[in-house]
Amino acid sequence: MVKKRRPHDEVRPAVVAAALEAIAKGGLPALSARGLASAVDISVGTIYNLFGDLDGVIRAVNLDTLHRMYQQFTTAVDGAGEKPEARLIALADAYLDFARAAPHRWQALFQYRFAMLGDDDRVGTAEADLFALLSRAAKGTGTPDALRALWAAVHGVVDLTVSERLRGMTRMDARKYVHLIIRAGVRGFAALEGEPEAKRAAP
Amino acid sequence: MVKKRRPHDEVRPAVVAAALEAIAKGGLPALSARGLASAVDISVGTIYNLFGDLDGVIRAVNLDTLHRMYQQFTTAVDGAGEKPEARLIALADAYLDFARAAPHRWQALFQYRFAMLGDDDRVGTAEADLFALLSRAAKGTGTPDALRALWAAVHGVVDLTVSERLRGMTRMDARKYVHLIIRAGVRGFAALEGEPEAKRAAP
DNA sequence: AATTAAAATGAACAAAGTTCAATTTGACAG
DNA sequence: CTGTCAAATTGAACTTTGTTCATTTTAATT
Repeated sequence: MVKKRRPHDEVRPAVVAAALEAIAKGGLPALSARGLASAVDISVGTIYNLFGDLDGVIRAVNLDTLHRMYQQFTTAVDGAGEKPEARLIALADAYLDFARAAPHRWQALFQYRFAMLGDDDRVGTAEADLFALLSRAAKGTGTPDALRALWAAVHGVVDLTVSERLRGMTRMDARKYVHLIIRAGVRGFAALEGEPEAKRAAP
Repeated sequence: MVKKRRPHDEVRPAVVAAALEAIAKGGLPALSARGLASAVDISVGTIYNLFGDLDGVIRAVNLDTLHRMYQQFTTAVDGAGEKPEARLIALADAYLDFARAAPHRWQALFQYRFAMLGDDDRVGTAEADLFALLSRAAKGTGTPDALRALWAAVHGVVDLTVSERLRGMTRMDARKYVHLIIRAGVRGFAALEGEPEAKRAAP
């Protein structure tokens, strides 16, 4: 049997969609060139013509993931009023919701970082866009440093939640923790304005 | 050429050590049954007799990692005086230092979680021990929930640091952020005692 | 109808996880 | 010292996967 010729711009999204489905089902280990090929009904070779290698497919998937996150985050912030704390909480909730709804897809963003260092910079740009969205949502609350720290903190809760790495702790209500961190962060950062460096312990 | 018979208790640590070296050099992808076998000068089959499969090797490595973390954290806390905030900062610094000193080894703890669900519970026990250490260090500062949230926050900074996922942000001084989070957390959690639930934004 | 560049193909190679029948070892009995 | 045998070791073989690339097929143009 022989395949019709299809323009690349038509096949690429299909491959990415199939890759998304595979990842959603079994994470990155479930992604295989042959599996993709048969899912989209093309040959292995075509995968490589389109993406270079499997990392190229992962890059495309991650780019799509970042775009979708940007969309969802935007609507979340837009519906959160004007109070910075409420906007930050809406954003953090959206982050948590996204990760929980598609844990494998979310984790794919962080695994195999080396695979992300592509020749083009679209992934880096997408990440920068997300942080710009965060800055906009915060509306000048706290320094950029404080904002980064706060977001990293939220990310930590999401990460530990998604990876279910919480044995030994009681069941964790991630949303409660995220809110706690943001509320405490907003208050704590304010309380720290101008305070000198606190004493540090020796490593 | 034929190998002498060596008791399992002598070979196992050697395999784990070789696995650690491989992971330190190239992360989990650098771990291979054949590579281990030739490094320790045994056959592939023996690897499987000893560990069941490669995941068994990873489990053993991670268990060792958790034990070493426990040691380093203990000495860090012991030398940090009695003030809870100083102890928490010492602990967080130790966490950050460990992850930065052995990023691949640290990341191996969090990748392939499914591989951790072994029949025995030693990994879970080791994780619980670490959290118990954290609770002891905090000396009753804040609720257990606040403590978990605080630690997850620290973890987030460490994770983003090690995975170098900070393009679009200016260079990040992880230690500064960790200190910021702990100081803000300690103050912010205190300021939140008894406050009612804040309003939440719609997703 | 002939030409031809782009696209698709899938056989083939290399590397890696895993299995297991056959072999080797070393302690012990006679 | 020699024969026995369970435990340990081995490595060939099988499977799966990433990757390459010479060959074939397609469809637009002449």
